Amino acid sequence: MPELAEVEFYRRQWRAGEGRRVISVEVHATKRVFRNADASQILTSLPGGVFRSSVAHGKQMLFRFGAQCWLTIHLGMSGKLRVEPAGFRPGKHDHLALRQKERTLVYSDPRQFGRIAFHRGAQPPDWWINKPPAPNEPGFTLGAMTRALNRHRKLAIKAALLLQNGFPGIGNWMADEILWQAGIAPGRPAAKLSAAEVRALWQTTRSVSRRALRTIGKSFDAPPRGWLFHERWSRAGKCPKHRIPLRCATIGGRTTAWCKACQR
DNA sequence: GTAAATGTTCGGGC
DNA sequence: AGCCCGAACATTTA
Repeated sequence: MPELAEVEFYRRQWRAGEGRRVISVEVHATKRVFRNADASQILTSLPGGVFRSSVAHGKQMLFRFGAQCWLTIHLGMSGKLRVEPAGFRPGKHDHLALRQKERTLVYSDPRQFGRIAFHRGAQPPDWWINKPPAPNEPGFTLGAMTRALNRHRKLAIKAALLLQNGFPGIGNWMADEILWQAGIAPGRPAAKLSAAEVRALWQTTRSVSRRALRTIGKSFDAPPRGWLFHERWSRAGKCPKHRIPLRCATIGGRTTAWCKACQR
């Protein structure tokens, strides 16, 4: 489920526990979400430390504990963060539970495409420090967008927008929304866009990202009326502008919806 | 019962 | 070598 704004929303759920000590930790250590982590290291390192701070970047989240401990969490397709009362009993899909005196911070993920990693050090892991700019950040310039597209010249523009190295946080619904609002057909090779189209795509990528963060990211409110978002999930979806049925095909390995009249 | 799901990674083919 | 596509991962829901 989670893209840029949903990830930010879930990060905020755990903020209820910031500044408070972690008393104990429970994990489903053999589950796939720990494939990049040593679960026993989490079990021995986090208890006793204060949950200090958190930040999201694209689809990744970083959490700081104690003096030198960090968790990075990716929510995959079905991951969520939520808060439960103290004494909560983790369910089948609640793979990580951080117990505090007042509450339990829970990570759940039925499909287990998400992942958790542990890092010890004064600084976050190198890959976090060196991450490329996300579309909601100042570093996401027209030049950065152009370079990202030029690295994948033959790839359908829809597939290019899904690459996290170039567009951290963009996922399937955001890519469809951006292409629809920018008036660009999803199957066009990335290198075939004109300079004016790349500029329009850049501006739309930024505005959709910022608007989604202000609605979904803050409170999980629906994005603005008139967005493709409200139509693209159902097989009978219609273009919000033309009220004609949306086209539907697999592009970049993902279900893609677009309007033949809007997008060229 | 079958298909599809807001994501990433890997292996094979060109 | 590099790029691109499809399969795989695990589970629920329509």
